[in-house]
Amino acid sequence: MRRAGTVTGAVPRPGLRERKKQRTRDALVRAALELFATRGYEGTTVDDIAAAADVSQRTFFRYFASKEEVTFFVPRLAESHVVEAVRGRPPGEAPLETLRRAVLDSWDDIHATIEQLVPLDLHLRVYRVIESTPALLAAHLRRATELEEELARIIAEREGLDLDADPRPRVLVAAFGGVIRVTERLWSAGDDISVAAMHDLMAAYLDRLGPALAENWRTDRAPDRRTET
Amino acid sequence: MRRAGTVTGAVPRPGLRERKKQRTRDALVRAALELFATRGYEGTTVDDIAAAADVSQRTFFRYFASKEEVTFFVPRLAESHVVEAVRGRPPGEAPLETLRRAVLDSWDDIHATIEQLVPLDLHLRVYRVIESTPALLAAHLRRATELEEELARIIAEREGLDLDADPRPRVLVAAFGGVIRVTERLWSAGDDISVAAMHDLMAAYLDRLGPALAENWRTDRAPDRRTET
DNA sequence: TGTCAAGTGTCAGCGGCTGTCACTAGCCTC
DNA sequence: GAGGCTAGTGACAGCCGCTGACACTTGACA
Repeated sequence: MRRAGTVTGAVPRPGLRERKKQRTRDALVRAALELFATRGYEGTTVDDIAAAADVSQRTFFRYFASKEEVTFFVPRLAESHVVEAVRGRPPGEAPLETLRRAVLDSWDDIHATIEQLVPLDLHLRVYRVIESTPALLAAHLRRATELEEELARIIAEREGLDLDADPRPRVLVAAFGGVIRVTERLWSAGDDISVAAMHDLMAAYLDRLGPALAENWRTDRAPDRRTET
Repeated sequence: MRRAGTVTGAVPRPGLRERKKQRTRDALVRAALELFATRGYEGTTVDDIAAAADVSQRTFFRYFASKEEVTFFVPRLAESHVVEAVRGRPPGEAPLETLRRAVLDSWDDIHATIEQLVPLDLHLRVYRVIESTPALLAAHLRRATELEEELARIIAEREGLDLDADPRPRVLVAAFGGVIRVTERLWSAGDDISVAAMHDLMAAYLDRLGPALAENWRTDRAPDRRTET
């Protein structure tokens, strides 16, 4: 129990001001997500959100640059777990395996992070709103490619490669990201919203990545060499 | 059921009304793209575009649902060529090869389609604006995933598969799409904006798709079996 | 306790976008 | 070729996301 203005400690308890700010931000996030989930994104005005959080519209825009930004506050927190997980993988591991394990192993942490702010159920409902609202889906995809760029940098560094000279990091991450997005969409559209379901779906789809590139699907074997020019 | 003035041909010449409409739309597209390329997207108001095309703002919105839509008028035309090319590939071809050849072979048609409306140079400048404007980049990515969904449907149909039962069509297209996007970005950022340069870049990156998923990059061989769970 | 600045509310305004309504001008019929 | 129909348009009013300016309140700290 530290007092405001404390000097000691690695993570000193923030002052009243800081705590109040955090409470306001959380209130705005929760109010926004709740409204989005019930009335939809376009059916919710910023004034509505501000009113629900009991602040002025101007204050909303001091916390979030846009209505869009508040929507992705929780996902942004979740993403950082994946980035950290990739960074924490043992060196020498095959790149695709690094990404695969990082994502699959992060799910518990991500789950905990989400629940700290909003119920998982609300998160899912908002995710469905994102998928079905063109403006939000677009923003979601843009954020995803930014994350991919960061992951490509990390992979390139791990492998000691120049990102602009060797295509493989970006190519790998692009393919990987594509599969992740497909599974996210299927998961959110499905019935089983458990973390385990998401985990299994991703694992299954990632395992199909190799075979899907294979020469001929009908043989149902994966004959290795793909399009040799 | 021929209209006045039309006598022959499977594609009757449209009436004055229709031609006037097309002229107005083309004028709006050209005015918009020219302004975007010079002043930037956000630096251009819809009033500016309407004024440049000599119509009212209200009329602009009768032709395009949004400022964003006019930006993607040309790309949308180009995309249809790719879809047609995929449809036209010989049956029995390996799916990845189908996509690869369809995209690579479409470039001349795409080039012609673009030039019919605006100079290729202007198109490229607008593309750079798209890449560097968050709102437009987001819209671009959303449109790309919609296209991917359509391609996945076509691939599944070619292979006689149920899109929702077999992950491979979506997985393949997602991986493929990711690589295409990476190459587009590199091309637009580079110096050589020729069609040939784009073609070669895509071919090279697509050929790296297999190796990038391979076990270990350092051996520089592609040992086939990837992440077996 | 007084000073300072962070945080906030209020107000005014711009730009994207929409609904409405009256008017003009191609098109079609007689 | 005159007149009616309606697609296309301009003018206007208004909503909503977002921003700048300014004054007021309140936590932080000497």
